[in-house]
Amino acid sequence: MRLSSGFIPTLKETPNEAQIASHRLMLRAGLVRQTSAGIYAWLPLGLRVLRNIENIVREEQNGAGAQEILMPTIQPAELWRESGRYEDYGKEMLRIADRHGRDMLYGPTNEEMVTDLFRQSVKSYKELPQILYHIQWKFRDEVRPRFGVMRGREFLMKDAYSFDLDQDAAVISYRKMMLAYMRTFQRMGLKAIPMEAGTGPIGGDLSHEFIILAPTGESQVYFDAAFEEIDYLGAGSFSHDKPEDLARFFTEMTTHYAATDEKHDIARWDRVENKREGRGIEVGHIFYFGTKYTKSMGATVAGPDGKPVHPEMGSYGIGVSRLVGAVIEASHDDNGIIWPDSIAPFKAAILNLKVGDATCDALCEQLYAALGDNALYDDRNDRAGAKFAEADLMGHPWQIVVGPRGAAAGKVELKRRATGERVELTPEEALSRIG
RNA sequence: CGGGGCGUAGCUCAGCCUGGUAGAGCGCUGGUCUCGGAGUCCAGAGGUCGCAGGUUCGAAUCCUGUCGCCCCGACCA
Repeated sequence: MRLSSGFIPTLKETPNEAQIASHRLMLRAGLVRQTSAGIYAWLPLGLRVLRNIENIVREEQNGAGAQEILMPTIQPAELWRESGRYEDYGKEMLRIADRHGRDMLYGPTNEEMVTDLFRQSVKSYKELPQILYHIQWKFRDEVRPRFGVMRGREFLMKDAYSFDLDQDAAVISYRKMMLAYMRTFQRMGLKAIPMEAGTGPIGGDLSHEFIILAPTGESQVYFDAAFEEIDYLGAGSFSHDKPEDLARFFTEMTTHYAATDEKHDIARWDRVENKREGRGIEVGHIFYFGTKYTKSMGATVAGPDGKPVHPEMGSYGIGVSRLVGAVIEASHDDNGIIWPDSIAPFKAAILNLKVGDATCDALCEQLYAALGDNALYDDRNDRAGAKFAEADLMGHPWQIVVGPRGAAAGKVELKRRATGERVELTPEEALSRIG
């Protein structure tokens, strides 16, 4: 993308509604604009990040054996009356009526709908297990939306639902999802820690929330440093397909101490050898809740003995749009965002410090042609300082600085946003480092 | 849902108390000298002061209502 023609409206000053770093930076760098309280429009730069996160989530869900579907945002109230949650969910649920006066709602979550889909079509234990997920917009009419996309009313969530024949099988699904989550967050450059959690209105008795560490997080967290050592991605890590790996993984996740301040246990904490404390943001939550919905909604499959069985369910959420904010909270400095390579909107910015200078222009065009859609080319006729400042603000992992000084000698400067480190290289060397 | 605050130019804000012809900085447009960390100077465009009603000769300013947004607390991916 050429910055001169892109729709990336940046702001020099902080809009007064933005109090926390990620919200400020998302507005300033032109990622989103608010359209009403807790509801945002995603602009090109923000949407690219959202899509990148979505894709990592999708790859890891698929890798764990989950299948992607897409359920609607608008649901009939009827399903929720069946489960009994139509009344229970309260004012957070946005209720609407269609032209015939039928009660509808904008889905805050999809247990009922997925259970309905399941019961219509799955008739035998032989078809189990199933894990279905979708990545879809949700609406929860929060009393007080805040923190930009971290706590919006409309938000993009990945929610997965598992169906198993019995509890042992359900536990395996639960562990698979937990592993997928740890891999997902690691791929985004985040340190995530699973913590035992209350189950809230969703119900059930096995539940973990995933907290990522960020200095400006909402809650204080305490955890064993052992979590920092675990690699979920490399060779010798865990496999979704081996029950013994899943068991070993689950043991790792649940034996080391980790708690938010609400559940903090001083006595247990005292026995932790390598203590770590910090602030955290919840970015995911998984639940096992057994037959809560399959019973209330009458979903059964024929078991091995031919008798009907209510499948055991779990649900697994990741706040996709929240992650955009959460990553920024975890990774920024005074100058702006510092994107992890895996989700950056562009791998690199090409800064042409002297537009109109034949050598600079030619060098930049050459780099831009090589990088294509991976690069944001700052071809505006603007001062160098403005370009540096905006590139830092937008947080591209790499900046290729092309100025008249180096260009004459066939050199460009490659800057790493995260470290500030710069080196002078030939364009070819710079391109190969960016990879 | 309780408590507090704010709506004036695209953004950040002043003016309001004490009513009298709408302001600044940034951004934007044209020009100028500049040209490696948000440059200089000159000229310019841009606002029915959130909306509605009231008081008044006269309302951004005072009064009433209403809508929107933000912050603190309780609740949440």
